[in-house]
Amino acid sequence: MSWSKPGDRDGRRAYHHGNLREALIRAALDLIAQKGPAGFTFADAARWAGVSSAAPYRHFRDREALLADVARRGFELFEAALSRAWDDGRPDPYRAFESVGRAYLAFARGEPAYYSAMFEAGIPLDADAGLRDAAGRAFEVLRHASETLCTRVPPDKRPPALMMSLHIWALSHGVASLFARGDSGRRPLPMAPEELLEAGVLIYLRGLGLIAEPHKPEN
Amino acid sequence: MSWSKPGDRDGRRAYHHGNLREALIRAALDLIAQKGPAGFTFADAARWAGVSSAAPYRHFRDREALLADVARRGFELFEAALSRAWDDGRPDPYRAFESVGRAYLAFARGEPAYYSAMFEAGIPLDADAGLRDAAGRAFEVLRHASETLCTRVPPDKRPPALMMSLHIWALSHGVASLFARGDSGRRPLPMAPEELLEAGVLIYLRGLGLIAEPHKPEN
DNA sequence: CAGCTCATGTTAACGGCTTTTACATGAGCG
DNA sequence: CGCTCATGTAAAAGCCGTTAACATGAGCTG
Repeated sequence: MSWSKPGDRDGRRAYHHGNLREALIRAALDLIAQKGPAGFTFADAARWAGVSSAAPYRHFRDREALLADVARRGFELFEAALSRAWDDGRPDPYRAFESVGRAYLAFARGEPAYYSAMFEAGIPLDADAGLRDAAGRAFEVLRHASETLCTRVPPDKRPPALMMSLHIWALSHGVASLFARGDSGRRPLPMAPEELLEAGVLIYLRGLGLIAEPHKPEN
Repeated sequence: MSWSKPGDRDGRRAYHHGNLREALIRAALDLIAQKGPAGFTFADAARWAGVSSAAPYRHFRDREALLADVARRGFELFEAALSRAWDDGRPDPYRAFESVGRAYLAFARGEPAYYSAMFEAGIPLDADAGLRDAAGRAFEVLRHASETLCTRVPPDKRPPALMMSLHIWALSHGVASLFARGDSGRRPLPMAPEELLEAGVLIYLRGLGLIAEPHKPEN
């Protein structure tokens, strides 16, 4: 990593940090990962970056603006992860769709700080246009995948793709929020969250008529 | 309402409030409803109740303990609402099950303050035994309903009831969290959250083989 | 290079919140 | 009546967010 360059010259930090914006975001991620989005503190982030507690205001309107920026970046990474998992529907739309579901959970678990900022920090989506757009693009991946899957069904029995994507989103989000987050408060489960979600999606797709038999994508 | 009795005698509040614990919980509900669980303040609650900012500590260990108590009461009301909706499986298990789903959303919308304290305040469930138990009892309603529904299927094709209840819970929670909460940040939907959830549950049940035809519970 | 300008830091201060400590009140009881 | 203890108050320490006034120095312009 090379996201900071404070005083590389002679060991003494310069008066100007040089990369404070990035450093603050890194700090926010670390702190959110440790103590949750509510426990994150502007002053702490400043300390972590080695600047005074007023310095962050040169880069963010206020504490919430920093959180919103973290959330925006989170949605961008989220979209990338979902896109990678979908992989244009390869090897086949069913498997690719399952892969998207797993990517959703993997993100919630692998990037808890981003996930918290995105869904648990209470940032209103319309606080920032960039944030809303990023969130929209991430959802669009899910929607596109649903649409592709839907076209595999004769048009007269074809379910509405938007509704389908909302269902999958809600199920994924519910599983992630309830069962795949922080170690505290988690309920003992008969199966891993990934399996739970995968089974749920399979059952749902079967209910839509997209899959004929249990355990066998018909592709 | 008659949940407070401060200075009923001569109009001047007595030195001892007489009902501070309840008053603080009422205040918390009002404030959470207004500004979210993060915006809720111990000091505000004290002001609202007309006592000094240190008085609440005679009734709650700290701010989080008050939130936890609100959450516990929320889960108790939640359980009652779900039980009422289930109504012992009347008029038939399918309709009763749908009713439970609607009750889930109705609670999220009708009691946003409780719902926030329960699911969005970041209170660890194991912070309090009473809280964990109350949450468990609420979930038990869902689990029992699932079990009843499952027994309508021949044992050899019967799905695991626990898994089913977890799926329904996750779907309900996902829909509620993403689409049926505060006016800000809500995404434009092609249908009401209630319809979205009901459709999702129907599709899911059909996928399980619990419902034969679209739009017709076979009862 | 001299000097100006402006982005980016710092210090100091205000008000609010949480929590603790020492003290005050008065309700209930023998 | 007088004791005791639950329940209140006042005051203070420490933290946070935010703002205002001031300081620094990087980079352009002449």
